[in-house]
Amino acid sequence: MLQQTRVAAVIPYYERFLSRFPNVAALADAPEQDLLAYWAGLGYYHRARNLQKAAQAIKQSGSFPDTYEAIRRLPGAGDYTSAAVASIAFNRPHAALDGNVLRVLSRVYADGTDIAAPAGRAHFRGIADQVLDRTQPGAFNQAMMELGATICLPRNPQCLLCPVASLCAARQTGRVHEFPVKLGREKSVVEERVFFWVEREGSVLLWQRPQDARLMPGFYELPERVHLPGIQAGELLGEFRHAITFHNYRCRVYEAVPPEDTGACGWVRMRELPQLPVSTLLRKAERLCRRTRTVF
DNA sequence: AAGTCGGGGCC
DNA sequence: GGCCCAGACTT
Repeated sequence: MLQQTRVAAVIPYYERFLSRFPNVAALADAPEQDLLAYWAGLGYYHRARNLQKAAQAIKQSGSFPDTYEAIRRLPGAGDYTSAAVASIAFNRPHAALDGNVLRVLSRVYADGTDIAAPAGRAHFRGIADQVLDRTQPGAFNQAMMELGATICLPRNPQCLLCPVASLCAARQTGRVHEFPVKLGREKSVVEERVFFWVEREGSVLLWQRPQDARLMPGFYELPERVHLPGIQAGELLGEFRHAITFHNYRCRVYEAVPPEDTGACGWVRMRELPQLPVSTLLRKAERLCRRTRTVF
């Protein structure tokens, strides 16, 4: 859950997820619909599927892997996660390199290597492995990440509070703002999208992404014109913005009467939406429609 | 090496 | 409106 997601955002999801899937076997045997419903809103849904695959592999093998290499073979466990679990849970000497640590290292050493490039990350991994406290790697890794998350902030680093300011090369030379160097950002793309809110007797017309879809498989979505050919737009219910990765969507939602041909869409009872995997975009539209419509 | 995947919070 | 987050995987 913590992959590319802030701790504060994860905590409520983590609590609910663990109360529903309290152990490896429970997660391994969970219905896909449940898994996605409990992850819905967190984003990066391949993480949920990989986590379940990992649980199934662990259940199959009979024990939790306790080395970096064995953890690294689990689906969804890359360099960072494998090092974090191996060091924190099993005291294995592997440096965990996340966005926080990259920032701390680049500042402490005033190192202008591009942290966005794979080669740059390999460069910093070499440094991290050298400075790692091999007697308490878990504590060291967490200290590095915590320093980056609380003191060595991206935009307003709290250098006056920093316990290692005296050995920070960037601080000593007054160049903290120059680090880290991060190149090659994509520009965001603005796109207009029109959705239709078709409601009848407590149900709403939705389509479901195929289970084998690459993007958000199994999720319910609000239909656009392509899903309901010949649909007549009624009143504009409202609009909102929805940004996903580098797409910036301007979304408008129109009310519409049920068409004769509902195409690939189906009626979904609105009361059941909370238990279904539903995209955040649909949740935003739902809130919009609850506000602007007179529901009875 | 580059492209892609969500969503939210902060400035 | 842009940036970044306790990254990983595919192409």
